[in-house]
Amino acid sequence: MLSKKTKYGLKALTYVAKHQGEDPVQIGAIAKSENISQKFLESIMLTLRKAGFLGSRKGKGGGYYLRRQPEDIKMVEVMRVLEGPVSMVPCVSLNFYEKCDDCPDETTCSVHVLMAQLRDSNLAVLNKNTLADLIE
Amino acid sequence: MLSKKTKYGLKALTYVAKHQGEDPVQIGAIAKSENISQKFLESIMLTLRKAGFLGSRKGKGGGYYLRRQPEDIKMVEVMRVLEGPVSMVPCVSLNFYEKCDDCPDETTCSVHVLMAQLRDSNLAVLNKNTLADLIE
DNA sequence: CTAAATCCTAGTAATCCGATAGGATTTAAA
DNA sequence: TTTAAATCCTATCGGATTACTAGGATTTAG
Repeated sequence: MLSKKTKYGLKALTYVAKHQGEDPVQIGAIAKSENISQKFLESIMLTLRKAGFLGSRKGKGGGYYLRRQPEDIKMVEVMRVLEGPVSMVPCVSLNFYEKCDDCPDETTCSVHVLMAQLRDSNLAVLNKNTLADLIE
Repeated sequence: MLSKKTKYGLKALTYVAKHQGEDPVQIGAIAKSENISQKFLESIMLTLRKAGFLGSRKGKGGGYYLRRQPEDIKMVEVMRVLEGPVSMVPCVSLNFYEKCDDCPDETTCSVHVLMAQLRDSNLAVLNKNTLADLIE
């Protein structure tokens, strides 16, 4: 399952991207438009800012804006920040590799091969899509 | 993340498939060989039997056996039984469709399109692979 | 100075996951 | 006919995670 956090984060990024060039957008406006709990969204925006996707201005008239062009923000990056590793098991993860405790030998593990295929097919989709693709 | 239930279930199916033609295999043997808690595995085997993948014989000398040929057991079926829907959001699910409560219009939802692509790429992999592919 | 906005930490209710408990039932074989 | 070995079944439970809330600290335009 996709977490609400990721879902809301993607919607928020889309919203901000659609208002590129204008004044920064406020959390309140996004929350209202996308039916998201404002407080929850606050913490998500913070995550996206710390990851470098968004910039912010504090105080009156402040808000969030994109720090990179939508075409340059790959979905694989966003998903890794919000949802975590692309792989369903750590033993096939490229960025978060970890050995399975119950598996004596990865090379003969039947699950391993299937999960590697799923990882690759997901990576293909997430590498191809950028924030620009979500806006349309 | 792949649940332990699914991981163990896949390993157990593989184990049973490898012993096709012989006497039925016992939960205890699988649990020992694959480092799985026997009691937990019990409930998983029950699920796999009720789903029609496995048959069982009770009593002394009993155990589990495959009810279908490994080539005929698609991974997409097994995953649906053990892990649930292939889609990450119910609004793009083919078999478990559900409307999102926060989303007024699916056709304009930015997340929707991306999730549909992920679903399709995962379906391709899971339709192509069968239990026979896991045995090798 | 004040209102409006982000920033930050902590906490919390609800849900899910992995595992366990404790038998009931069935069957082969001694 | 008894016994041991196996599946069947339901209930429960601790821990982790998730989705969300509380409450203020900080910053800034006007």
